[in-house]
Amino acid sequence: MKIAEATVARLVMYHRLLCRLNDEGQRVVSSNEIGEILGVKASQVRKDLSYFGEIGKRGVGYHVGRLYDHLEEILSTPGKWKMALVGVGHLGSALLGYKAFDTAKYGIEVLFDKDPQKIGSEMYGIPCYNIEEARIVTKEHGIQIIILAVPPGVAQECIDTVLQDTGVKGILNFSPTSIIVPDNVLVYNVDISVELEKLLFYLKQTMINI
Amino acid sequence: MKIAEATVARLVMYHRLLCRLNDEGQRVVSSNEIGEILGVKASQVRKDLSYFGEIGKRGVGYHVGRLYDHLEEILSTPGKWKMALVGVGHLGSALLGYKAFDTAKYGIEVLFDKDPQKIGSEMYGIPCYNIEEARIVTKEHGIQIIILAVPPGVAQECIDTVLQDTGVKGILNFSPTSIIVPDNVLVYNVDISVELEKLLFYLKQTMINI
DNA sequence: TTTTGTGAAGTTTTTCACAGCG
DNA sequence: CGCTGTGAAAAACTTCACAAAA
Repeated sequence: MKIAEATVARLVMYHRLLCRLNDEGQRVVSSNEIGEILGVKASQVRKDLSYFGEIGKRGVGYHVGRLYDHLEEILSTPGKWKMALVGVGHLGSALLGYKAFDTAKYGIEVLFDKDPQKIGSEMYGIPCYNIEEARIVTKEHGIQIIILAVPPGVAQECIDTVLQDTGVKGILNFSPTSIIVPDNVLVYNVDISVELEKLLFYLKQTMINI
Repeated sequence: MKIAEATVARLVMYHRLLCRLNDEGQRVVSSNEIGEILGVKASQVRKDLSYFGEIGKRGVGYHVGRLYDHLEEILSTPGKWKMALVGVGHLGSALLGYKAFDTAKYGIEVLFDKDPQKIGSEMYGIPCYNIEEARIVTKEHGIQIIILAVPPGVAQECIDTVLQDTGVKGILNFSPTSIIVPDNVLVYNVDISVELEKLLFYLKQTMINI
């Protein structure tokens, strides 16, 4: 069955919340409580969780540890994903220092940049290569996922080389531009200014309407 | 009329594309061409643009400069929004260096952190204050938007203080946690690990199905 | 002829409401 | 009795298909 993207996003948030509740020693939680904390309707929480079988107890709620394990399993991966960070500028460096990008499920194995100062060095113990060598290095390291954090003008060419006859399957694109890829490659965009513009658009609306 | 969030996101992308086409000297563009570049159906492009009146020419397409101005107007703001960046760590610093966060429409006016090294200093010419003083400084500067880039454990308390009797209307939340706010405050979340987890979830699915 | 603008149809996602079970 | 699980209804969003205009 196909699970909707919005559902997966919420599953990740449930997982994170359950981890916290577990640490806090809470044993049981209701769909209503989860919903209140995360700003989601209780019925939505139940529907999301129901796609993966009956896990709650009627009249009681969900056992925190058990639901956590269940979500952990749903979000588990077959082995550790190998990622490459392309572009170690402001944003790239921040992502590199971001603890959430180094877990048992995935990790950044190589860096690419065009700055001679960075090429050949290591950051956080991860080697940085010349972006010109991206295709060959990506292939040799068995990289499956690209984290793209380059200026918009060069995003497409970076992607074109790095997809050429390598095993890359997915891209997390932080460059403020859309990229065109073959349809066997999955792309998710994290576009900061789009999010800011959305916020401003609706803020303007509410200011006018009041 | 209410414009859907997904529509606003696409408008921002159209705006960006039109800017580029304009720079490249292209005079006319069709919904089909826009769609192909951005990975959106042509009918979707036309529907999105139609919410704001007839702007294209049948049989011809859209005049690039005119459509750009039209989008500029749709996405315009009443004056310049004043923003505060809360949390100048790895990610916060990257956001601060991000050119897209300083335009005629909005700019970061103050920084907050708890690091004594940073408090009292300036970064990119923007003063950094003690996060303890966030409420009063936010109020004095007339800050309307908060960019939140603090660790998840302190996100809620930061927001609670900064919303207390200040003029803050919107939050762009980069902290990997959900926050609870009064419903006259708009929140948009940019959650990097949620995006990565979504990518991994569907990658796993396609690997199993092939 | 080409390409827009748009009702209508189709699809997806969310919410409701209640049966079912502990 | 309380809370889950889930069909059915509602809402939201996308795509189709074609009339209308350049």
